[in-house]
Amino acid sequence: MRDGKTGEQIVDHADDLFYRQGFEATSFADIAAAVGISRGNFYYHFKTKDEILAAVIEARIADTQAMIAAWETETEDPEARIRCYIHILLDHQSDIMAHGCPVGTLTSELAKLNHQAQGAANGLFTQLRDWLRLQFEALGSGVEADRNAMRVLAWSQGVATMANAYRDAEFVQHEVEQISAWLAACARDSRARSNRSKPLIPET
Amino acid sequence: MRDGKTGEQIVDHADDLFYRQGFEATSFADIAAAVGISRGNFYYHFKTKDEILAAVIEARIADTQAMIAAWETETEDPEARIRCYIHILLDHQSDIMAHGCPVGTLTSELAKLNHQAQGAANGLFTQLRDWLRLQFEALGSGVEADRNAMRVLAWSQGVATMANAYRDAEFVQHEVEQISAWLAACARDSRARSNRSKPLIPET
DNA sequence: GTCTATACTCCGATAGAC
DNA sequence: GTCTATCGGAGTATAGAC
Repeated sequence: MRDGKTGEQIVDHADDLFYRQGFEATSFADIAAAVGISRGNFYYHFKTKDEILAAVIEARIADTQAMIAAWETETEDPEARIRCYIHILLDHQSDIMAHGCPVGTLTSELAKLNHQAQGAANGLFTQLRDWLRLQFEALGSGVEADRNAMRVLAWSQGVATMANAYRDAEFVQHEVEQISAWLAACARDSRARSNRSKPLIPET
Repeated sequence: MRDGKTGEQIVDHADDLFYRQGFEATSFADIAAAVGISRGNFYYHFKTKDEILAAVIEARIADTQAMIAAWETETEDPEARIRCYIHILLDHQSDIMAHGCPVGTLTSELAKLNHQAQGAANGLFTQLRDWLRLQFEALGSGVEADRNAMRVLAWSQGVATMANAYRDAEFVQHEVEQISAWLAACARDSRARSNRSKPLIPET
C-alpha cells in the first residue's frame, strides 16, 4: 500500500493524471515519469493499478471531508453552506472546463469499464449527497431534503459537462447564479411552510 | 471509408460498443467479434480507429437529425417538442442508467484524451442546442432562448450522470417531472411577458 | 472482400541486482 | 527502497494469400 513520501507522491500524481487523462488512458509509465521514479520501483508501493485507484479514491474522500469541514467552520447557515458547494464550479472553473468534474467523469468512466471500484467512486457522490441532505433538512426541506440534494448534485454535474464541452465561462457564471436563486427560493418556501404550520402545531 | 453492408455493420457495432464500453476501451478485436469478421478485413473498410470514430459520430448526427424530424412531425407546439427531448430520459432510461448519456460520456472521454474528434462530437450537442433554442424562441423566450436551451441540455446531462451512478429510476422519473414543470413555467412567463408588452406595442 | 499471419508498440506485472 | 531487465499479453496496423 502506501508508506511515506514516495507512496504519497504516487497517489498525488496518479490522482492528478486520472483526472486530466482518465484512469485507463493513464499508464504506469505516465505516473512514474511524473513522480520521477522507475516503473519497477512502482510495484514496491502498489501491487496493481487497481490498488492505486483505490488509494486515489480514498485520498479524494479524505480531501472532500476536509473541504466539508472547512465549509462547516466558515458558516452555520445551511443555505450559505450549500452555496459553498455550488461555488466549487467557480473556484475550479478552469479545471472543470478543461477536464470536467473529477467525481462525475470518474464514475462515468468506471461504469463503462464495469470496474469493481464503481462503488467506492460512488462514495464520493454519496459523501456530498448526505452532507447536502443534512443542510437541506436544516433549511426545512423535510422529506424533500434528499431530492434537493440530488437536484444540486445533478445540476452541478450538468453544468460541468456542458462547461467541459463548450469551455464557456459565462455559461458557468450564469448557471451558478441560477442555482443560487433556486436555492434561495427553496429556503423561502421552507420558511413559508414552517410559518403556516406553526399556528397548527403550537410549541410546548 | 464505408461501402455497403459490412461497412455499415462495423459502424453500427462500433457505435454500440463505444457507448457501452467507451471509445478507448473498445478494441478492433471487440468490434470484429461483434460484426463476425476477422481483424484483417477491418482495414479494408477503415484505415484507422479514428476513422471509425468519425463515421460513428457522423451516423449519430444523422440519427439525431431523424429523431428531431420525427418530433417536428409529431407536434407543432414548441413546449411539447421540448418535452419530446426531455422524455428521452424515460424512453432510454435503462440504457442511461447502465451507460450514461451517449453524447455526454463521449464528449467527456474525448476531452480527456484530447482527441481531435472533440469538435465533431460537440456537434452532437450543438445540433440539439440549436434546435432547442429555436423551440424556446417560438415559445417566446427571446434573448433567453439559448440560455434555456443550455439549461435543458445541462439538466438532462446532470440527471443522466446521477442516474448512471445510482441506477435510480425513481430519481429519473421525478427529475423529468421537475424539468417539465420548469418548462411549463417558462412558457407561462413568456405568455405573461408578451401580454404585458402588447398594450405598449400595438400591432399594426 | 475476406482471410491468415505477422510486425511493432505499449501495457501491466515480475525477478533480481544494488 | 530504488533500480534495470524482461516476460506475456493485448493493442493497432500491415502484407499478402485466397
